[in-house]
Amino acid sequence: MAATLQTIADELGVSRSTVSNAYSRPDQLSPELRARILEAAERLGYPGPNPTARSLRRGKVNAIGVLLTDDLSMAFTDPYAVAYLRGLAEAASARETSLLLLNLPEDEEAVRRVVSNAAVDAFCLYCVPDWHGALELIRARGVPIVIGEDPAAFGPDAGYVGIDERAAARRLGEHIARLGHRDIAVVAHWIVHGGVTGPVDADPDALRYYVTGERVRGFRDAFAAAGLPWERVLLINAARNGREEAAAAAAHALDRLDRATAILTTSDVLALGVLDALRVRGLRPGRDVSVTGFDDIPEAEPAGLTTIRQPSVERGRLAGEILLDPPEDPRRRRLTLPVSLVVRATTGPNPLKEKS
Amino acid sequence: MAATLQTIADELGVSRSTVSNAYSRPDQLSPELRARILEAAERLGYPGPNPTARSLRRGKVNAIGVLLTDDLSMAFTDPYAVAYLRGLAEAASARETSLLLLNLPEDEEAVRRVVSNAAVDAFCLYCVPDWHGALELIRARGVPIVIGEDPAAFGPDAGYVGIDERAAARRLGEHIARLGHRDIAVVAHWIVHGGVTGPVDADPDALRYYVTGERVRGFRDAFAAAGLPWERVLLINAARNGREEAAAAAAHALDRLDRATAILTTSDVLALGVLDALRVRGLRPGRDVSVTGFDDIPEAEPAGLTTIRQPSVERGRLAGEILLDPPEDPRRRRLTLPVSLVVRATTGPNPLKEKS
DNA sequence: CCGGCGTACTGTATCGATACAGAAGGGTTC
DNA sequence: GAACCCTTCTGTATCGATACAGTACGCCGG
Repeated sequence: MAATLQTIADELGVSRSTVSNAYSRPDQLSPELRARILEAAERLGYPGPNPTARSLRRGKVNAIGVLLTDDLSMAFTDPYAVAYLRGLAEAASARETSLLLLNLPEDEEAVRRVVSNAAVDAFCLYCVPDWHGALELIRARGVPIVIGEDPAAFGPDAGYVGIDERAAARRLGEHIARLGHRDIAVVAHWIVHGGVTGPVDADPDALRYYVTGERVRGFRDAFAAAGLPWERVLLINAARNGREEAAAAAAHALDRLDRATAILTTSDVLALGVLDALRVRGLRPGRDVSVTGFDDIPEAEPAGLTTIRQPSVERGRLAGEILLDPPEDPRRRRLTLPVSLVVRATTGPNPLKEKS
Repeated sequence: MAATLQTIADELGVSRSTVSNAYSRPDQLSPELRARILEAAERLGYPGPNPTARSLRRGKVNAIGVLLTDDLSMAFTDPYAVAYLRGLAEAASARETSLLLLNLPEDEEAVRRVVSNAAVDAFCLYCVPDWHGALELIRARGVPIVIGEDPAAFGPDAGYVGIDERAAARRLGEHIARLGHRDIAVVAHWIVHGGVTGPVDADPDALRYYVTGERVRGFRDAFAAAGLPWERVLLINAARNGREEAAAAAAHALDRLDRATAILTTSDVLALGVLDALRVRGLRPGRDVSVTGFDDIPEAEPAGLTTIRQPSVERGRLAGEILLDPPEDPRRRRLTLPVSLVVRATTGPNPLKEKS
């Protein structure tokens, strides 16, 4: 049988509490006794207090749950998500807390088991579709939570670290409108859940995925202000937030007579895919076709991508801090961070301007 | 106070065991009673059995610990590592097991606390420097472990899923030697721990980081067989496994009169960085300078990179399976997977061949 | 009418630790 | 020398569940 605290206590004829103190509160016993205890532990192969038992008693497990969907694709493939995760991990690590990655299965019942079995002190949600059933389960558990998306989704108890998605997207739209573009396509991820890559006819006010919805609505706001009817905009769904999907989506805007002169996307990854599609066709970004991204991932700069810079690492870091050191002031648990428009080479004036 | 099993039991006047069974063994009680119990739980806001208590009693936490160093850079930045992690997550997820990411601090004592406090059933090690103090702690805990690197590091108790690093690297070296190259540089990560980016004078037999060591020795094997003295090879350390570092490292081989005609690297990420360095200087990969990678990450193909293809996702998946469903046969807990040489456009004959 | 069996539930021991109140003993203070 | 304190250790209750043996009871065949 494996050694426990009691094993060591019996070996030395001291009490179990004392052995526990040797590990957890060294100031509660004499250095000599502590040394003897640690020596005996070493000798008997006792690996230190059982983490699970300790967690049960202390009521704390030093872990934050992070929900991931599908094959982790969103979470690790998109540099934005990686940056967010890094920030979260930094904040957690500084408090000796780990991240428990919960890969959500398809099966509803399995999701229930996974979420309610997860030994965590708190949950952090990012890149999770807001219609996912796991959210209700988390609410039922009553543990602290910070979300990165729809601030209304969880009610006021949840922390929130986000940006004004809609206003940010609007700035991109305004930039494009100001450059005189009128034939515009929008490539977005998860316009329709489980959909395929291709043009869709969707009402921006009815999109289910919050982030995409807000960004698309932001584009529309800008176009409306510029007198551009939304009906002229070609909306294309990308089945995954991936470069290949975006390139495939862009084809629908590029391979037609009334080719779009501007393609807006809802993420830099998608924008890079659109740039791939341009390259294949010998089209020059910023000259023949303007392209915008969103996030300002590291790859955006070398690609000359016009985009919105958002503090990705910071979002993760703040989420972690709010969970682990909740500020007294509730207002400081709901943060909207600033963003900035970064204009680079992939956007330029509408080449067809003289015609219109 | 929060509701527990007992709360529900008291409410309905049944025993605690029965309530427990309602959640964990539905076949042990009548459907009617179970329905009443779940209804009462709902009503009293009981979120289901406490995961920590359950884990303690069951002796199982449904989590695999994954050690990460530094700022997660290795783990998420390198597509190889992401692929590995994805495989691991797949295997874990299929068994309703989660991954606990342990971000190891610098401080020795903090590492001890983090590792021994981690509630996990097993550990999976990848991309962890084999000199790290955490390894000894894990061994002390006595939980199952699978390693992805030095098969000898943990003794025969540890599972192992790896490749023959040395033989694989040798194939790259042979390929380069066969193309007639004689002015060769090797860009490798962690040749020296905590070192800076730049040429180093290191004995291949004395490298501490297993993976780098084996790959460099594999290169040497090939060159030795081709009659190329190892002293002619310029060995350059990259402080991190990153594109920028590799570009900086490559500068040491490119910005000199006796420019290298071939640069071998220990990972595709490094190789892509070397290609960046070529591009800046107007050098043509495969013509002016040959470049090889290692791993065959998705980006390798579009870049035309000659490399070794290894089954990254598979490595992670098998590691997870060995941990969660250990095969009876010990031989099936130590796997060496096959690799293949993928020749693409970044390697070609030595352009200086006529001179020699 | 009785033994045997299956179903539905109960009761107690246990998982491995920590919290906290308290006791023993030595040293100070007045 | 009594009162008090501090250090060092002990003992018990507790964290919230699950395992397993046991009980009660209805039903069946003989």
